[in-house]
Amino acid sequence: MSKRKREILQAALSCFTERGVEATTIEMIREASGASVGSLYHHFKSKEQIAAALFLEGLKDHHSRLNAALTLDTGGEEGVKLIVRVFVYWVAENPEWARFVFSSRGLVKHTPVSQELDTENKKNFDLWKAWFSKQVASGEIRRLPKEMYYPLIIGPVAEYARAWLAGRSKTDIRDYCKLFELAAWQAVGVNKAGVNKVPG
Amino acid sequence: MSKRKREILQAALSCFTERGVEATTIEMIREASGASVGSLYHHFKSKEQIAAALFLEGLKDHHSRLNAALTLDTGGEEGVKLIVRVFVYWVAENPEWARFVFSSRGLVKHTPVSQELDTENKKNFDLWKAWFSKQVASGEIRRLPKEMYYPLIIGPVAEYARAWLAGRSKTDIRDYCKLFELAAWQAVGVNKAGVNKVPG
DNA sequence: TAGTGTTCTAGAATAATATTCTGTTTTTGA
DNA sequence: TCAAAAACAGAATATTATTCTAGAACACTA
Repeated sequence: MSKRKREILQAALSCFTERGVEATTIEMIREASGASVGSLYHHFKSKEQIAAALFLEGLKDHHSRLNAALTLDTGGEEGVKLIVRVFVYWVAENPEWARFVFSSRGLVKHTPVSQELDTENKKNFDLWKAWFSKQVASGEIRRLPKEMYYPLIIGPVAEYARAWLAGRSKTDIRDYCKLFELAAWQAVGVNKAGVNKVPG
Repeated sequence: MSKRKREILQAALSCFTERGVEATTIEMIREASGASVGSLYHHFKSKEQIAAALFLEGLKDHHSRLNAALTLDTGGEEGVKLIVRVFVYWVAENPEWARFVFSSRGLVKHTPVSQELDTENKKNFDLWKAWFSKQVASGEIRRLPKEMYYPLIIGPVAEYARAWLAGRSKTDIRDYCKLFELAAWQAVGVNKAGVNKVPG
């Protein structure tokens, strides 16, 4: 990807974060990126498409990290906790991307990028399905509808992430990492005595 | 609220649901509502403010139902499960509102309505705090940081709701209601032997 | 019930913004 | 070194949001 194209994306991300997509104008992106209008439209078909491209790039980065965790071939418990940990640190270290990815899915819906998003999601979902099938087979994770694993594991931490990124919650998300790991494991893991004891 | 004003809000909600906020024009809302441009701007300061008003109205309805559940003065377990159930049915019965409320928080951020949103959130959060304090005191719910109860209880079901409302997950959210209730209770309830057994 | 102020409605006029167009410069690859 | 392609620039245009001016409906009071 050309340097200019990357500058435009970065500038757009800043603007979108600061003022929201609707309220940022092409002129603002132009100024922040140092590009010209012509250049902007050379690289992107529209403002909407800039947003879509940003979303997709952020999502792919996010997914690639989560998937890296899955391919580490740890056991079920460590795997689930690792997924949560990776999520937490991705959010903490990429707050702008995270904010955008969590709040802008809708922007892609009616865009040419939409199909690429579907592909990306499908690819990702297949990986998850495979991993969880394996863990269920080895008796480490409860058998649940496939589409439930993601909500059960990521739901709580994602909900907190939204609140934290928006400034509604103050405590650093990393401070609660262990709590979220435990909650995730309790939600999908096969239970043994004492597992649910609160730590500390 | 005047009839016309309500028509405008309803029309806007349809348009926003169908095409997204960014892509719907004032002209579309005007046509769908039967109002004139002047009338539109008489009732609302801008398109952004229509979206903000919609968001706030949806959120208030949502909150009022959740809060009604809290004031029923059930025990901890039934209370938590009721919260989840109320959430599930609100989503299923008001899909357009739900879609909008879950995906458009950002739109309000830079708007005059913002302060009213803060008030609404604070009021709500105070109710939650009080309820959970009581349950913790009576030994039914685990002592956790106050800001964790919402994510732990609502996180999974909210994550699934997003996927379902967007068409990414097919199974009716109500079919999983019991699972989400159980997960929520496991996440915050004080545990006893056998609690974690999978039902069925 | 006529009068008077207020809210609501309407659509034309204007302003802001997104997008396209035309031509120039820079880079790439043979 | 040349030709083609890609990138760039900014003016021109088109689309869309917002404001303005004036009239209609309404609500209240003398």
